Amino acid sequence: MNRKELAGMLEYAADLMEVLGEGAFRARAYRYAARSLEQQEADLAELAAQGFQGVPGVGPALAPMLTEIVQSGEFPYLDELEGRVPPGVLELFRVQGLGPKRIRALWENGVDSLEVLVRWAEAGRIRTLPGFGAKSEAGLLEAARYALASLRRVLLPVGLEAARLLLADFAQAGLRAELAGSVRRGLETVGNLDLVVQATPEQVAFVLGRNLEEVQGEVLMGRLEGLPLRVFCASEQNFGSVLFRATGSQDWLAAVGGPPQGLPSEEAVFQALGRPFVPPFWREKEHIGQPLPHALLQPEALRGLIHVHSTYSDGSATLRQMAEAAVAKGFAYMVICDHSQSAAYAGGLKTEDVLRQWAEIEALNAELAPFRILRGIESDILPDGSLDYPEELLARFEVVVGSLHSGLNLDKTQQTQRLLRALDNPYLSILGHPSGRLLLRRKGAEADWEAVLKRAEQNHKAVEFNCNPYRLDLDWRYMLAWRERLLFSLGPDAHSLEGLADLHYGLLFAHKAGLYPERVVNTWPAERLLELKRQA
DNA sequence: GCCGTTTTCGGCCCGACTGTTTTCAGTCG
Repeated sequence: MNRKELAGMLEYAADLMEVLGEGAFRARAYRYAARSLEQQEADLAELAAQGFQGVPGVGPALAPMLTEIVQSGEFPYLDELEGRVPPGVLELFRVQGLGPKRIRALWENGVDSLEVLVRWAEAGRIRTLPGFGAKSEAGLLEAARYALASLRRVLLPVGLEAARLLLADFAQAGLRAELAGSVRRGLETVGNLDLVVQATPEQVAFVLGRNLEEVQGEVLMGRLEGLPLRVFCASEQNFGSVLFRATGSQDWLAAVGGPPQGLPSEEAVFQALGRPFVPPFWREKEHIGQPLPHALLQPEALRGLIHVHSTYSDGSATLRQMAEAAVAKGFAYMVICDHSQSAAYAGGLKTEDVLRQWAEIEALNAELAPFRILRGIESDILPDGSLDYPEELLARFEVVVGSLHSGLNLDKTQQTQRLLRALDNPYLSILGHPSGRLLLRRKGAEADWEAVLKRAEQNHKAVEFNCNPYRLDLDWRYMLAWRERLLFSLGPDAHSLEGLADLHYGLLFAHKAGLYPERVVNTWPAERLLELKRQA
């Protein structure tokens, strides 16, 4: 168990308490403790050894309980809570617009799963419940359908972690195993885990143990972490052919023609097909007929760390810690982009905070030269498309990332106008996480993206690829389609030192979108980045 | 359940939005 898992259990307990309608403030305390645990620097064993002393939010009741959980793995209180709420009711937490109170109200009236919610909404029964009307019903129906569709998928990192553990099991058994399917191709969300193992079905079955559910010839099916699992057995002689097929995608395979059977490596497969090797990330239907770029973006080409947060707003690391981490990772500069004043929930910076941060930046720059911190901001794009500070202040930022954080459900026309107006603002440098989507949670803004991206091109504004695995926004499919025309900024949007690692997904999806390194502004020197805001 | 130079019970991030109300509760970021 690690800090994150323990925090997850506390969050889960809080969800259950709230939906049971008891201990609302206790639930809040659990959530606070969970957040606080995630922000600790020390690892869990260390914290437990010290009885969680000095961890904010963990007091006389939680400390012994957490210690017990770490030592025994048992959490009886959670088990008790869990026993009182049907699993279907918990699914309702995935529906945008439903919180504990309304979930409880639905449950009391007989809605105890996503499927029931969809059925009732379709039949017009939700609007008859107290506190619900026709508008809520329509909104809930759409959100519930979305949640239902995403229920059986997980984020890429979750799939990768499950796969990593499984690969380790096979390695320990002395068997050669490789990742296949959408996890290997690096899709943003995955619906199943596919592996190719050089072994007999009997050997694989032994390793899978209780995770195995069914054997169909050379393919073993099972379930891991709620995900369907498929393991394809291969011999040394045909490993390449099996891996090639199991990697997919279906559409891409169909386009390149039937794979030659009985070949030991993927290289041999491509050779037999008379084609150059195509890396797994370039095997989606969107890649058919698309050339790979002449050179792929390499990590050492990234000079600038753009879009990170600090304790000035809602980050957990100080400006100094972030800067020192950037230096250690070899960056030449860092663009600090804390939240702007409208984002009160995230501790957005008021004018005096901005000035205070600039003073610290100046001092740090003197100390860390030639490394440089650029005065950036993640400014909310307000509903009318304007940015979140008066012009005099906006003009003095070196880099302005403009992002949508609220009003994501404006209608398409209004949303498009809002984004176009933001892109026309001379002080804007980068359009941050354009759609505002949260994968598997909410869809994000609707807009005429062709029009928006075209305006970004005309005004020479960069468009962010937000590397947070929940966002991965702008969608790589748009980046692929616009890669010859737009400038892109890879933004880790890190709220902690750990969050800097998300930049890894930036590289992954830069490859998947076939971005040209010179069009990724992180490869530019700092001076050139300043031009983004001068050009409109 | 935690927290506190309001020492011990009473309050708990905060402002905006939305849809349901008829003065506000629930949700979100």
